[in-house]
Amino acid sequence: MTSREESAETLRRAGHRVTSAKLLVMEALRHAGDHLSATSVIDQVRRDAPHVSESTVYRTLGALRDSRLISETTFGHGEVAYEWLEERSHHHLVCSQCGAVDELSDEVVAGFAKQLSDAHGFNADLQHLAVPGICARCSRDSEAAGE
Amino acid sequence: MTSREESAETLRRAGHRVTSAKLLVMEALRHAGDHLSATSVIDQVRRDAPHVSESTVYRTLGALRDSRLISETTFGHGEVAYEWLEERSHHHLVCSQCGAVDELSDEVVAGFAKQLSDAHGFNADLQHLAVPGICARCSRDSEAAGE
DNA sequence: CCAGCAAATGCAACAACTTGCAAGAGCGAG
DNA sequence: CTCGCTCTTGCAAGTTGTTGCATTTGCTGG
Repeated sequence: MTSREESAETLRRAGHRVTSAKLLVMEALRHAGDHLSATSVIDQVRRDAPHVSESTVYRTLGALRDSRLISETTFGHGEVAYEWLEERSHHHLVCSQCGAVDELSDEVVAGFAKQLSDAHGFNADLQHLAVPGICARCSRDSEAAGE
Repeated sequence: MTSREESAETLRRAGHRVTSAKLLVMEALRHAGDHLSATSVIDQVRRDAPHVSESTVYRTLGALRDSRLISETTFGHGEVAYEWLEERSHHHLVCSQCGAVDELSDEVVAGFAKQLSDAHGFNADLQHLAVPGICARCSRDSEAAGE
């Protein structure tokens, strides 16, 4: 089964119609294998299909996000980043100083979610969390600089 | 000392110049005592001073956020919400279903931050976290509905 | 009180989305 | 294979927020 056919199958299972626009967006994200901004996705899609409108890509990204096929994350104060969701959920530590993005295992986050559930009955949806802060290296550097 | 004078003093301490635009933004947020969207702040400010431009308000909100005088939070997928920061840091549980916003004590979050620090050396900045998920009531309701 | 520099502002253009509406296209029923 | 319902899409206009640049203005040192 080709990647395209897999995508089509996934779409159908999620209750979407199989359209070229959706397939192109999915392929772009799958092949990037990394975070892509909405703008990058638009560029990527248009390389293959210049006629696809921006609003379609935006709407598609929203729809895929709602279906949990891709994740939508806000790193700091810039644009929104989209990523193809593989099996495991994962999270990010984003350094506000140097911009470095580190991965964070699900375990710590799951423990946090459990506490929220126990204490507040709140069923947290921490599928893809971005935690802002200062990374180890920057902390060390600013200490060394006598801060 | 009037509220305005207090604000001016706070601004000076944070290294800002005291301008009417900044004071108006601060007063709007202080008196609201709640989350305000950027647009609401603009409206509020313009009620008193119609000449102040939008970009000034946006820039002021950004500057106050950087100085930790106000918090900037993204609830779900809408606009950004600003809030005057009183002493204690606090967090929110946002229900994706009914939109309810519940407060979350700092303790649980502080524990989470400590884990990040221990495990990754990452100095998380969880001054004002918004956790998406499903609140207790909606969980109950959807169970009752046979979901 | 005044001069001068840097911060702050207004304006206008730009970037990043969002939305209403009419036309087009999947896909299930027949 | 065809019809038709409904989901999708394109387009264009509207929000929301950002940025470059020229001008104004708070503040500090004479």
